[in-house]
Amino acid sequence: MAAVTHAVEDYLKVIWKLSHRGGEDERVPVGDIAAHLRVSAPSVTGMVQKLQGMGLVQYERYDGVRLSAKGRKIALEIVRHHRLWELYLHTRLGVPLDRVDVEAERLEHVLSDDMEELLSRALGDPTHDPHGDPIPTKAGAMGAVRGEPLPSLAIDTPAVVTHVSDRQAEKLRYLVTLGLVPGARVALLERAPFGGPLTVRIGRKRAAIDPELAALVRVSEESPAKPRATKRRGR
Amino acid sequence: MAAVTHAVEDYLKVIWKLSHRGGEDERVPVGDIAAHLRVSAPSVTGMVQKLQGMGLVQYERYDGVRLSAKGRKIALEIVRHHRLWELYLHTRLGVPLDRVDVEAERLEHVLSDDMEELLSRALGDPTHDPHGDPIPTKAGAMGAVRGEPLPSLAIDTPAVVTHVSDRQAEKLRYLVTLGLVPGARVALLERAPFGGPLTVRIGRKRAAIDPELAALVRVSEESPAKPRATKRRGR
DNA sequence: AGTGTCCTTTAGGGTAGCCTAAATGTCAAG
DNA sequence: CTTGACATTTAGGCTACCCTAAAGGACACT
Repeated sequence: MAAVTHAVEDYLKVIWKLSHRGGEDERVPVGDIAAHLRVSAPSVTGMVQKLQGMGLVQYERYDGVRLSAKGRKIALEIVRHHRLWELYLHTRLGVPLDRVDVEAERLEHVLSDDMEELLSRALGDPTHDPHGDPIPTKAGAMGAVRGEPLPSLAIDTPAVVTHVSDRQAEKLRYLVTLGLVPGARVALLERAPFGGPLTVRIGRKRAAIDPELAALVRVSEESPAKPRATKRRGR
Repeated sequence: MAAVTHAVEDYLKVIWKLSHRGGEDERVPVGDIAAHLRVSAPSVTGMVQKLQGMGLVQYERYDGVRLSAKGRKIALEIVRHHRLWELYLHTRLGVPLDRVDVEAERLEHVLSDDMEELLSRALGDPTHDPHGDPIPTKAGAMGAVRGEPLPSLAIDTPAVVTHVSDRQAEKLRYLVTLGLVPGARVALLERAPFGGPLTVRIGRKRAAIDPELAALVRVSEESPAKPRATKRRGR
């Protein structure tokens, strides 16, 4: 049986991610995988056929890819590694929130089972990474993303940021400069009409934010989420 | 110009290590590299020719390999990465001394300059790894291994372990079970004649050790070395 | 049904790094 | 100075992944 190489891990992770967007379809087009891995479409076709042979995906020509149970298990392991590293880098080394992703991208492939155990324990067996994304358990169970989108928060209701999407590095970087990071205390002060900007209190400051951008931030009215997983440091 | 791949880094590191043994010769035979990397000799010949083309080594057919300045710089960077990770794993995650090496072996290739900086700072810009091996500076300078071999210590002189060789995992494992790790307080109580075993006090215990094995341990009579770099945790 | 557009796949190559088998160089001992 | 033991190199191949160019399928619109 062929080995699970770094490349295989990357493919499985991307397929997993892409099969979780919006709809419930689950079938991931070859072209999307290619775009996300910055690889040509033929390369993806080839690899996907190989993954099929390894029993990690189901694949039908011209009809996209779906993870098998075995494939999903590996994908979740990688996601777990990735998010554990992210949390570690952020809370223990002070790597800025908008840079943990690229660093973890390389570290995720290099974490033995023993080390994973120790890493997780050292972090207090956390449930969420520093962006607020849930960390799958060793068994493959995964919680949901917490909170509701910031734009749908009721006016003048104190809330805490629970999640900031890391999909677009540029936008994340900007949100970080605004202080919109998990754990931050916020309130929606005003909603301009016609989809205009939101006025938001962040800590003791105010800012005007485009609703589309604000939608990348999720908040919860509950009492402050355990700050353990989102504590900041250094700089 | 060809890229510095993981394989290239591994070759440079091994060549560096092998050019530092015993004598002052410096020229490393192809066969030794092959043995240490567990790779066939022809593979080494091929790679070494490639490294030559990249200006990282000097190489003459049938006459061994020597690092160029450029090659040495890269090798020392990898060694620095390796030893920083070792220290981190041991002191912060509680990875046992006899297992840090294999873990660091994979992590050393995955450390950006930014992260290296942060990692080093988080550790207090240490000068030695948990085995007592010196950590090269960013500029490529490297201190010496401290202390003298345990067997040559004067009888009944209190001393502190400064270094334990990690060359042979099996023996290291045994030394660790004896408590012979950097920072441990020891004294040589007795030297049996005809190269017989040494009787050594380690902390509050005693042990009889073959002199050959004891030679893997270095000690210093000075006041306890800064324990910072060798503190233990967990377990 | 025909046709154009937009995927996706097939065909054919390339590089990196490893291997085994066979050829060749080195060196010491006779 | 020949020969045998041993190290090293050359020759030829393999796998994993990637690429571009060209062929082929899907689908919507006429």
